[in-house]
Amino acid sequence: MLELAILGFLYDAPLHGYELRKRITALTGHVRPVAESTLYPAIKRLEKAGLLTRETQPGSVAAQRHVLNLTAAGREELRGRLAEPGRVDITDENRWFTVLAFLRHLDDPAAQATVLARRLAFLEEPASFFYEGERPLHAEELDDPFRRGILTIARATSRAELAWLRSTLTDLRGRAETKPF
Amino acid sequence: MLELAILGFLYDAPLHGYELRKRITALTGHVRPVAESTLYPAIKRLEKAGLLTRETQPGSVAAQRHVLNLTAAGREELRGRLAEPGRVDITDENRWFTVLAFLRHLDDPAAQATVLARRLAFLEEPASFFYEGERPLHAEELDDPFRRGILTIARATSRAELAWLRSTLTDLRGRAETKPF
DNA sequence: TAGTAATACATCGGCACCGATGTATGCTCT
DNA sequence: AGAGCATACATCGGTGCCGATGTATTACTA
Repeated sequence: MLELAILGFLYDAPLHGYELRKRITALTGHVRPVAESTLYPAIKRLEKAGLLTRETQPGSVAAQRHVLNLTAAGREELRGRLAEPGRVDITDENRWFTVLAFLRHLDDPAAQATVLARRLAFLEEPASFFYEGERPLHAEELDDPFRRGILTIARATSRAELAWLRSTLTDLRGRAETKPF
Repeated sequence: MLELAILGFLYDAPLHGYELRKRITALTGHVRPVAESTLYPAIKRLEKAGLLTRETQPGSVAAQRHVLNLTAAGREELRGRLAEPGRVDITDENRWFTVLAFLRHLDDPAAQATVLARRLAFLEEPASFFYEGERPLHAEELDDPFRRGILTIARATSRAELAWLRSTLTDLRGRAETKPF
């Protein structure tokens, strides 16, 4: 999740840790803040795995900074993670949004469509948060106003996303036909 | 998160671990599956903290089962966690939904309203996933179709939830007036 | 009668993440 | 001249969670 965001931001341009942190905070921080003590170890992990390099620069503004650069392997890794996200990356909204935020880096429309199609398939499964036996319940069947709220909100999200997915998929497939390779 | 769900389900009735797992899977499993190796240690933690007791029963259906029972401290703990959720429980949709799923156990309408009001305040903050300097961008200003999708979906969710929150809040406040204590 | 599935619980190693805390530098305001 | 703040990186202990694996029992089914 965090690693995906790091790779995604560095794919565009080399950044130092602090700037990276600000961008990640802007992207997902209002929902789940990123602790510094999570970011720096994550950077080190990626460096150790050969996905990025760190270049020490004398502190132009403040203390010395390490400019982070994706390696070829790092770029490959990002494309791989975007093209074949794990199951939870598709189902968990937080993770899914992070995938979406960087999906443009996967510049093949067909590959992008494949990823969107997986999300579409997931949303089309009949699922709820509450069941009677096997049967998913819908909002009107619940007495509890708070649980009814969950279903009301989830349904609104689902509808909006399904509409967006379908229209974006036809767009992408149109583009894939025009420019097949 | 998981602990809240455990406390929440046991608040209604004593259950054994396996049944608990099925209920948690029904509630949040389609988004984030719960591993068994996460559930059982969590139960142990809560037992160690004196929030629940385990009673071994001979296996009526299969292997022996431990029936889990909330203690008075456990009930108190749940009410506390519901009445004063952490910041992330309010902002992260996954956690927030779990709070909502059990908020009825907090049977004072005024206390319930306080929690909903916190979520309302969070959603009313002007926030986005993408910024130009300080200014939050909205969907129409983005070229990237995927990022535009994020904002489109988030806006639909936000609208539905704001409407639900406002109407539920007036309901709750009406009930709080009628029955002040 | 053997195989498989469902029920039911447990442990182990590993890792991501967090809060607290520490160390510097350089800029701005008073 | 000194305080305070933003910049910038780092370590440490703790914990929640996961995947893999193991152990039993009961029920079904081929």
